[in-house]
Parts: sequence; C-alpha cells; structure tokens
Amino acid sequence: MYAEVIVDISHEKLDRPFTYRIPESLASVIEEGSFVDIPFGAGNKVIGGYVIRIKDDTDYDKGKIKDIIGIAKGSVKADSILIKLASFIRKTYGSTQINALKTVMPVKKTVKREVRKRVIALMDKDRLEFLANEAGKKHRNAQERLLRELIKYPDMSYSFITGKMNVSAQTINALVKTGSIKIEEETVYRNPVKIDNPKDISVSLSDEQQIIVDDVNKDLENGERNTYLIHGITGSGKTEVYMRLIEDRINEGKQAILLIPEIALTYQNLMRFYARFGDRVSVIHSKMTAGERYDQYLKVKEGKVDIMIGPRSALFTPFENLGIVVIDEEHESSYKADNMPKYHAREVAAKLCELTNSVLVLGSATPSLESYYKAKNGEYKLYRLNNRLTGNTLPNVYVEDMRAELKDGNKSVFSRRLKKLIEERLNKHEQIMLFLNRRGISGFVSCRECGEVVKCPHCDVSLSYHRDGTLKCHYCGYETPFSNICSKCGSDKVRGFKAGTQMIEDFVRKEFPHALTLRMDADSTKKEEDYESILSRFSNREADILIGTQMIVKGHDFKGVTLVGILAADMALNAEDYRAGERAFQQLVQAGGRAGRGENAGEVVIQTYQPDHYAVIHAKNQDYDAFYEEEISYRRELMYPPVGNLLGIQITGDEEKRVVKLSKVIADMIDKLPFREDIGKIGPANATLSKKCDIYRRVIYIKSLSYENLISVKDYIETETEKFNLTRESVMFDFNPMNGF
DNA sequence: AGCACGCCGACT
DNA sequence: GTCGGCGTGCTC
Repeated sequence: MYAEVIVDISHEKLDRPFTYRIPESLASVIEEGSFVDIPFGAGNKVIGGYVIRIKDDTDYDKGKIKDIIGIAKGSVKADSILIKLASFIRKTYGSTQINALKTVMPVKKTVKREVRKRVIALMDKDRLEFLANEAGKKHRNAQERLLRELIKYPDMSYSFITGKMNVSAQTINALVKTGSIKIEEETVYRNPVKIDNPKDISVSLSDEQQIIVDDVNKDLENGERNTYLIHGITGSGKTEVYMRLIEDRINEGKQAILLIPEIALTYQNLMRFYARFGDRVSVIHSKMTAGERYDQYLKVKEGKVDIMIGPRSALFTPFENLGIVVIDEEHESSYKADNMPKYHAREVAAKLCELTNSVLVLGSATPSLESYYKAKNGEYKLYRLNNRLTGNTLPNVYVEDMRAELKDGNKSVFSRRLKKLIEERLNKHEQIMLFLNRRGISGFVSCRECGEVVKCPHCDVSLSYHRDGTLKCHYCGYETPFSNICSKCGSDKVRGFKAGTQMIEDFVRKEFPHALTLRMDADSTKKEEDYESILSRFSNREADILIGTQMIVKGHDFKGVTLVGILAADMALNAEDYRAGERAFQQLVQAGGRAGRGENAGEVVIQTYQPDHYAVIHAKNQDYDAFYEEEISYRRELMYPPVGNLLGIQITGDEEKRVVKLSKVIADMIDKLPFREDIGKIGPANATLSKKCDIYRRVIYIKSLSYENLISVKDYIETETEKFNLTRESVMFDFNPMNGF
C-alpha cells in the first residue's frame, strides 16, 4: 500500500503529493487524513505530513520510495470533508496545500484532558469525628482540618482542599493509606461558557418569519437545496428564524454551524442559544486556550454537540451529519481571512454545504453587494423582514451638513442639532452613542467649503495626502501636488481629514462637563475584559455617552440609547477603495440601528461634508434597495465585484528600487498574457501602506469577468517569479480583496 | 524550506 | 594542496 502525503513544509516547490510506502505494521492505523511522520530529503530528516490518498500501486520509481515512520504523536486526523474543503481553498484562493489543510484543521494537536480529582470520605460521621479528635491530639493540624470538613461535606474537590484549605497532597495521601478517604478522578470538558440558568423566551413567529421557515422546510422536503438570504432590519427577529431552522435540522438528526463576527460573539447573544438548546451548543473563538478548543472538538467528535457557534473558523467543525450553516451579519468583512490563505467564509460555507448537502442561510440588515447580487440573479432565495418586533419604528435620521455649520461660524465637532439633541438626552437621562470612523486614516482631502473630495481622475477613489506634499492614488499611482485651493469652488479651505476618539472625548468633556463618558477604541480596549467591561458598564447606565470607533458595539442591545451621532461619515465615504460606498452605507445604517432598541424611538444624526453622497442619502432613508441599485451600476460600469472579479497582487521587499522594478516586471508579464484583452490591469502603484516595518509594498490589481482568468494570472505569475528565486522580495495574492492591502 | 553536491578563491 | 564560500538542484 502507498500513501500520497502532503509534506509539512510550505513552499510552492514542495506543494504536491509525495508517495510513501505504508509498512505492513501500519496498514491498519493509517487512514486518509492521518498526520504522519516521514523521512524527507537527502538527510532523511523526520517531518510531518497529511496523508491525502491511499492507493494500491504507484507509477513512481519504487526504488526511491521510503516508508512512513508512523502516525505523528499527538496529531489529529483530518476529516475527509475538510480535506476537500482544503483543496477548494487551495484552488480558489491560491495557497499551498499544507497551508490550506492547516487552516481547515480546527485542532491540530491533542491536548491532555483535564482531570478533576475529588476526595470522598469512606466513613460515617462518627468515625470521622473520632479520627479528627485523634489527629488533634497528635497535633496533626492539617489532617484534623480536613477530617472536620469532610464531616460536613463528604465529597469535596481536590483542588479546593489543596488550595483554599491549604492541605498538602502528602496529608491527603496519608489519609488515603489509612482507608478513611479515597480520591476519585473524572475527566471533564473545559467549557469556556458559564451557563447561568438562562430562561428561554419562546416566542411565536411573525408571518414574515414563518414564511421563511416554511419555505426552507418545503424546499428540503422536495429535495431542493438552496441558499437563503434574509434581509432583515435590525430588531426584526433574524435570530429567532435561525433558531427555528436550526431546531428543525436537529430534530432531523443533523447538526448546525452558526457563524457570527468575532466582535458579536457576546455573552448576550450566546445565552439565547444556551437557553434554547442547552449544552448541545458549543462555542469556539480565538481567545480560547488550546485545551478548551480541543475539548470542544472532542465533544463534537463524540456527538455531544449539535450546534457550533463561532467566527469563520467554526466552519471547520467536523460534524458527522451537518444539516445547516447560518451566517449572521453576512456582509461583515471579518468573514474574509486576513492571512494566507485569504479565504472568504461565505464562499467556503457554500462549498461546505454543497459537499454535505446542507442548507446555507445568510442574514443581514445590510447585505453584501455580492449576496444581494446573487439573490437578484435568482441564485439565492431572498426574504425580507421589514418590521421591528418591538413594534417601534425605525429611528429618525438627520443629515447635518458640516459645510453649512462652518459657514455659520460653528467650528465645533458637533453640529448645532447634535449638540441640542445631546443636551436633551442628558436632561432626560437617556443614553447617547457617538461614532467616529477611523477608516481611511491615511488621510483623504476635502474642501471644507463645498465638500468636494479630491479624487483620482482614473480610478474614482479618493487621493490621499502624503507628508511630501503630494496627493496619491493607491490604485494606479497617479500623483498630483497638494493645493489648498478647491478645484470646484475656488476656496482655499481644502484640508486633510483626521480626528481621534481621544480628541472627541475631550470635546465632549468641554461641551458637556456634567456628562459621564466612556470611550472605546483600540487603545482603551487592549484587553478582552476591558472591552466587555466597558460595554457592560454602559449597558448598566454607568455613563451617559459612549464614544467609539465605528462598529465595535455590534450585537449589543443598549435599551437606554435613544440618540446615535455619527461624527464624521466622510471618513467611511472616502476610504480609498471601491468598497468605500458599500462600507459607508452599511456602517451608517448599522450605527443607526443602535438607536431606539428599547421603549423609546431613537434619533440618528449623521454629520458630513457630503450630504449629497448617495450612501448618505440612502442611509438617511434606510433604503437598501435604492442604495444597491446605485452601487451596482457603478460596479457594473467599472467591472468591480460582484459583477467582475478582482485579483490583488502585492509585491513586497526591503529595498524600494527593487520592489518597484519587480512590480514593473510582473506588470509586463501580465501585458504579454494571451488573454490580456479579457482582463483589466490597474497599477502598479504603492499600497495604502506603502512602507510598513521597513518593507516596501506595491500592488497591482487585475479585473476580469471570469474568476478562472484570475487564477490563471496568479498561476502564471507564480511559476514565472519562481524562476527568479526571489529571496528579498515576495509576491502575494488576494482574490476579491475586502480590506485592501 | 533545508540539505547535499559542486565548482572557484585565499589560506595553514 | 585544502578549507569553505554560496549558487544549483532535488526532495517520494
């Protein structure tokens, strides 16, 4: 027997199966998916590798084939579904097979099980009492202490005795020897979520909700497998629909995966699932220890769990009989992996569902253009949830023109309306949230007089200001000197755009000295507890105003919040990539959704220098469809995703000249491609962060209607650049990039 | 990636 | 004459 092994070295040249012989003695233990030790190379160095296929014979020169040493100690076998997902990821996003396999493995190593020891009294109370007295006489204080405690509690935790009671292991062992107590060991699961007696609120579904559940079930009965997109405004009860759909699959003996953005993985959200499904629910997230992760994996393997909740990596839960995958807040950019391989959880989930014949459900208040586009094309089934369950109306949205404020002499960061509304809320003891978008911090430039943003004449993205006094386009490299004279209105009020949460907090303190404020941003939330504690303090109404960067408060319902202020919508509007409009719209609508979740209707103030921007107008009207139509026509025109596909190529290196040269060489390669006419090329240009940690970065973008073309471009560049044996430079690829480079 | 083989310079 | 530089090529 022979095994095809993917070697645990991530290098393109080794990115193919190597054939090894399976010795007779291992024939019964090695399976497809096993992680094995193998001798590799001239020195027969022992390395690891995944067996991806087992076969009877091989074409390879049998004299050169070496034997597998054995299953690597403490390794975890890869599921066959996961191997298939890995090869999908390799093909679609371009990575080595071993890297794809590693990202797909939820746990790679076994971790020692946690053993909890208990001390149990083997004698009755009188006898213990007698022994305690005896020990007392002999001045065996620790023994006496333990025996007296055992009279009250004949079954105690070992760690409590050695810890809180300060009784040593020797003392306990001595008592074990006398036969008065015994130690019992049990293995336990490290469960990271503490359930505090949650109450399930069983609600009946609204008509809107019921239709979705019925439709999915009907389709399944008819043997149809579809993808469903639920476009539901905040508070419209998407979660309840998810729960019903999941419940139905569980009743069919199947399992479910629920993906949520990491930042929405909050106690509040999880509790609803625990309340409904109890300990059949498991959670994984990035903050868990290896032991906790391993235990969740074991529970899944042992069939003790039906629902896995987590961020994108939860997708790789090795369920026996998966029935449904739900992706909440499907538009979230965190579903796209930010390191190699840069896979998109939505696309991988679609593949997973295809492989396992499961249902895929996507939900969002502001669907991604990708999903909505597919829904409109009939690829996905589209449902709407238009009504807030609490019955209260959507918030009133005001758009404040900051140009007019300036003209009228208001130089504050608050518009007059926002200031007035804040005062009102403070008097009524209602809460306020102020958002500041930090995106696009590299600094776009706009006219404070007319709001005109300086844009690239070729790419229609904002130019950004550089310290050397130039404005640059990070797509095509276009460059022009900075001038404070506005090309549109002729004023001399063109300025860069920068502001921080710290600055806003200072402003708030100055303007509203009696308000209690909390601030939440990358600086103030270094630790996880800080983040949770700030939110819970705000939730407990310990502060009047919460100041935060963009969307960190996702998934939290603050019942007391009736006013949301978006201080500078412009930051999002002018981020320097083609998704700026989409992201801005999503953020404005989602931020607005934070207002008025409780009894009282909410109000939202959007401050901007561009009140006529389409994302602002449609966000004000909370009109997703109008926004979609406008955005998609723009994407269509420029062949950006989801209409076309985009491949980002990043060239990095430690010496600017060499990086520039290599990017030019690669650009020339692309120009010589036989299908050059079917693709569009943008760049090369400097990346958004053109120099990071002394590494220079340039990017080229390739546009194409066909994804296959982009894969060909990548493969071609990869094989060609390999010939250069690059040591100081590297080339990386990102398919349909979400977060830029 | 990592290791061996190999073909040229400056050293006891 | 040999030690060692790293360029080239291969790994089941």
